[in-house]
Amino acid sequence: MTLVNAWQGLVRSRASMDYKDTLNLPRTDFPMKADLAAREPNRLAAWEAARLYHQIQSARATAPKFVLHDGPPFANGEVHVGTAWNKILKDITIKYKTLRGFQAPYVPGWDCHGLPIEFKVGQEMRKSGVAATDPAVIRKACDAYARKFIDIQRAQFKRLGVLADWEKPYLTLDKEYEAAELRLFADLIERGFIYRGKKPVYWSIPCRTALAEAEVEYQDHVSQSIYVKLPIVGHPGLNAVIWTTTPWTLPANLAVAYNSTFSYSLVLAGTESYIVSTLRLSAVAQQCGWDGYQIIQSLTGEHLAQLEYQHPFCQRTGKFFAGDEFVDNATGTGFVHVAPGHGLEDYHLGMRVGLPIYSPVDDDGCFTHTPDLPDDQQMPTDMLGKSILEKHGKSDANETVLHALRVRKALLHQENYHHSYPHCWRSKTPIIFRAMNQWFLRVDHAPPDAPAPFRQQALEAIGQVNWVPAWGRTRIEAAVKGRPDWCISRQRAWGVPIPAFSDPQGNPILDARIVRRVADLVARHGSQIWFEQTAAELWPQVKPADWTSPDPVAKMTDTLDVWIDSGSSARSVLMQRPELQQPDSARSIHPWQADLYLEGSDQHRGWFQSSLLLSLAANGAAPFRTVLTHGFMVDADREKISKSKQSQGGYEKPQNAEAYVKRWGADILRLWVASQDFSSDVVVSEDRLAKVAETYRMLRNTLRYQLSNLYDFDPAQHRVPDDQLTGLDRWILDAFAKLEGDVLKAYDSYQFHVVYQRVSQFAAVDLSAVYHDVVKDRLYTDPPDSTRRRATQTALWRLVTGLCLMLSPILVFTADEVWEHVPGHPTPSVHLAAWSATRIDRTDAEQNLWKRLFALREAALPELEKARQAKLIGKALEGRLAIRAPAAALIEVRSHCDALRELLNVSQIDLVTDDGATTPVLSVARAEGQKCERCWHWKTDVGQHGAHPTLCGRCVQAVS
RNA sequence: GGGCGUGUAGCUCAGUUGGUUAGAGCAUGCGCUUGAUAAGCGCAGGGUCACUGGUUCGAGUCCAGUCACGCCCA
Repeated sequence: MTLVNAWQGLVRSRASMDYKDTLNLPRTDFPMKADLAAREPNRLAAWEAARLYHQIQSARATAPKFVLHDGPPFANGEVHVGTAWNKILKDITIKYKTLRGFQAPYVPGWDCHGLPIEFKVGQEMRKSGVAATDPAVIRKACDAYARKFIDIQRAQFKRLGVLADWEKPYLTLDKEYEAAELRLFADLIERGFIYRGKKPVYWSIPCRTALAEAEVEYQDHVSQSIYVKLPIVGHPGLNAVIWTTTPWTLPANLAVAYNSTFSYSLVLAGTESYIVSTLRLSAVAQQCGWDGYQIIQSLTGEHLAQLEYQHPFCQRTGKFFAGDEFVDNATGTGFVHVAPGHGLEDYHLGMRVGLPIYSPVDDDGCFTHTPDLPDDQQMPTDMLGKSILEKHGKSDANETVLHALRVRKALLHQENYHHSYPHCWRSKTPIIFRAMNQWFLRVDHAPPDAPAPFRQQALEAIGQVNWVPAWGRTRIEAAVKGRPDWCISRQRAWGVPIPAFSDPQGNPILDARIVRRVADLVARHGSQIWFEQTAAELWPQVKPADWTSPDPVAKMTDTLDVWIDSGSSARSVLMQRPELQQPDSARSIHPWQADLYLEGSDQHRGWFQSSLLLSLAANGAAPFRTVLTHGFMVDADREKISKSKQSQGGYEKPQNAEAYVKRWGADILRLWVASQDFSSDVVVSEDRLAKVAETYRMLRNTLRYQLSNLYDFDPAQHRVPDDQLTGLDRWILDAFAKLEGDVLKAYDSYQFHVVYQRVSQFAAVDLSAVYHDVVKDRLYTDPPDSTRRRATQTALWRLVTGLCLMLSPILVFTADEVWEHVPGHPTPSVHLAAWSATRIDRTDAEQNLWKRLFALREAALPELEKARQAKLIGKALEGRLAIRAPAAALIEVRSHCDALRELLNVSQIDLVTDDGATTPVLSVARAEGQKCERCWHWKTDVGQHGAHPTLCGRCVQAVS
C-alpha cells in the first residue's frame, strides 16, 4: 500500500465516522446481560427499604378487594421448588390483580404443628443426649424449630420476588390463631358435631404411647402362623378355617371376612369338614395334613353370609361379612379373622356392619376385659393380665391363646412365619394395633337447625364454588361423599390441645363453655399453658360459672389433628385480619369469604376439604368462592421428583428453590412457572430452565432495543397523536392492542402460559422480525425531531410501557428495571402502576390495505432469499424489487410504494405495468445507483451533492 | 385394586360444534448482516397426534379398551 492510498483511506474512514455521528444510533444504560442472580437482591433490598408492599396496599386503599388466601406450607426444611412454584403462581395472581386496580393483600401463612417437626426434634434431642418426655419441654423445642424454618423459608420466598406482608404472616402456632381455632372447635362441640369413639392406632408397649406412621419402622420378625378352626353354629362337625400371624388378637375376634368374588369349597377330611377358599385349598390341606380330603360342595359368598360361627374360646358367636378390599388369595385360607379393635381394615369393616371397636388390651399391653362386651362373653379370666410384649421371641399372650386353642382342639396347624413387621422406632419392639378412645367429627351430623345432614350441606356448598379446572368439583365431591367420620384427636405433644378433662370415673368432659374459656387463656399465654399447668391449676381458671357436676380430676393430653389447624384458617385469619374483609363486595354474602384458594390438586382431599367442612360447620359457609388447582412437579422423565432418585445422581441439584434461584435468578424461575400449563403436571429440569432463559434473553433484548431508541424522547413534549402516526406505527399498535386483549383474557382465566406464548411470539415475530427491523432506518437516519421519527418513538414508548406492565406480574425484577428506564414513567415502581388495555382506531380500509401490503411482503421474501442464495444480493437493501402486474392492480401499491419498500427493507421498488399478467409477478434485481454512505440505501442520486459526494439526497438534507 | 387427571415436532403450547396436505414460537442446520453485535434478519429440515379397535363418506377431535405417568384413597 502506498502512502497516498493509506492517507486517502484514512480520510475516507474519518469522513464515514463523521457521518455515523450524524445518525441517531441507539443508546441506553439498560444492560443486555441481566446477571439476575447477582443483581436481583439489590432491587429486593430497595423494595424492602421503600416498604413497597405497604406502599402498594395504601395506594389501593379505596380500591375493590381481591383476596387470595394463602395455604400454609409446612414450617420444615428449605423451600422446595414445588412450593416455590405454588408461591409464584399466587404472587403472579396477586400482582396481576393489583395491576388491574384491585387491592390484593397477601397474608402469607405457615403450618407449624404436627408430627414431622416433633419427629425431627425428637431425633435432634436424642442425638444431643436429651431424653425429654415432658410434652411441655418437647413443645418448646418444636416451637423454636418451626420458627427457625419460618425465617429460612420467609427469606427464600422473598428472594423469589414474592411481595407479601412478611412482617405479619399467620402462624398456626400463634396464640391468637390457636385461640380462634379453639373457639371454632367450641362451636363444633356446641352444635353436636363432636363425639367420643374408638379407633385402632399403632401402640408401643414399652413406651406406653401411640405412634404415628412415621415412627414405625419395618423389621424382619418371626411370628406364630396358625390355622384355627371355627365351628359353624348348627352344623356339627363343620368348621371355617382362618389363618393369622397374631394369635393374641383372637380374644378380640368379632367376625370373619370372606371375598364375595371367590369360590369356597366344603371339604371332608377325616371326621370333620372344613370350608376354605377353593384356590387356597391344596395349600391349606397340605399345611393342616388333610390327607385324602374330599370336596363335598362349593360355596359362594351368599352361602357364607348366612352362617354363624362359635368363637374358639369365648362364649360368643360371630358372623361372616364380605371384605373384598382386603381378603386375597395370595396367603391364608380365604377367610380373614376380623378384630375391629386391632386393625384398620378390621375397624372399617366393624364400623360398616356395626361391631363394637373391641380392644381388650390395656396401656401396658396386657389382656383385660372392657365394657364393650358383657364379661361372660369375653376371654376366660385365666388369660387376663397376660402380656403381648415379646420376651426372647415369645409372648405370654400368644402362649395362652395357643394353649386355649390346643386344649379345645381348635388349632389345626402352627409354624414360625418370617415376615416384615412394624416396630417401634425407639424401643425397637414389635408394635401392636390397639383401639384407643378418640374424638371424632360426625360428618353425617344433622344439627337441629340445619336444613339437611351435614354431608349433604357440604355437597351443596361444593356446588356453589367455582372449581378451576371444573373436574376439581368431581374430585372433592368424591372425597366428601366417601369419607368416614373425621378422627380429629392425636396422641401427640406438638399441636393444639383438645381441652378436655376427665371426671372422677374417668369419663371425658368436653364442654363448649370450658373450651371457650381455655381459648381465652390460650389467647393470653399460648397453648403451652395447657401443658405447663396441672389440671388443678387450670380448672379454676376455666370452670364455667354455673358448673354443677363434680370437678374433674385430670386433664386430657390429646392434640387436634393438624388438618384442624390449617382447616380453621378461615376463622383464624380471614375473619380476623381487617385487610382481608370485603364488607361492600357485591360478590359475597360474607365479608370474610376469600375470592381464591390456589393449591396443588392433592389438597382436594386435604386443605380444600378440611377448610370447607370446618368453615361450613362453624361459620355457616364455604370459605372460598373460587378454588384453583395445579398439578405436580415431575422430573425430565415425567416421573415424580424423589429423594432416592436424587441420591442416585438422577438430578444435578437438590430440588429446593434456592438452587434454581442461584443458578438462574428468580425472574427466569418465574418465567418458567408462567410458561407451563399448570392444570396438569409440569416438568422441571435444567434443560427446561435453559430454554426459558433463551426466551428471557429475547424478551429482555426486545425491551432493551425499545429503550435504546427512546434516549431523546420525552412523552410530554414529543408524543405524536394517533392520527399523525405512520401506517406502520398504527399497524403495530393495533397488533399490540390485540395482544393486550388476549393477555388480559389469559390472565383473567389464570392461563399464564398463554400470556407467555402470546407475548414471546409477539416480541419475536411482530416486533423483532418486522417492526423493529423496519423502523431502524427512520429512527437512525431521520432528523432527530422529525415527525416520522417521533411518531415511531411514540409507538415504541407505548409498546415498552405496555409490555413492561403486562410482564410485571411475571418478570417482577426485570419489568421494574425496565420501568425505571422508560421516559416519563408515572410511578417509581412498575408494581405501583395500573394497567388497562390501550386502543387505536383503524378503519376496515386501513386494516385491509396493510393486510395486502403484508401479503406482498410474504410473497417478496422468498424472492429476496433466492437472490441472496444466488449471491445477487447480500442484505435486502442491495435489492430492487420489481412487481409486474396489470395497471389496475398497481394503483394501490403505487400510492403506498414507500411503505412497502420500507416493509421489505429494499432500496428500490419498480412497478411494471403488464396487462398480460394474470397474477402479480415479483422479481429481484440488484439496486441501481450507489450505496449511500450514511443510510446504506442504494440511490441513484448519490454523488450529485458536491458537499457530500457519498450521500443520497435524503441524507444530505438530514445532515444539513 | 378404586377415584380424579394427563399423553400433538427435540422443548413449550395452538388445534373451535369431526371437514383441504396437523400449526406457532423456541431450539437445531444452512445462509445473510456487522449501525440492537456475547445481538439482528432469512430459509430449511423435523410429527404413526401414546397404542389398539370401533362409529362415520371423513377422527388429533366422538366411543370402547390397552399402556405409560401424576395426585388422592385402599
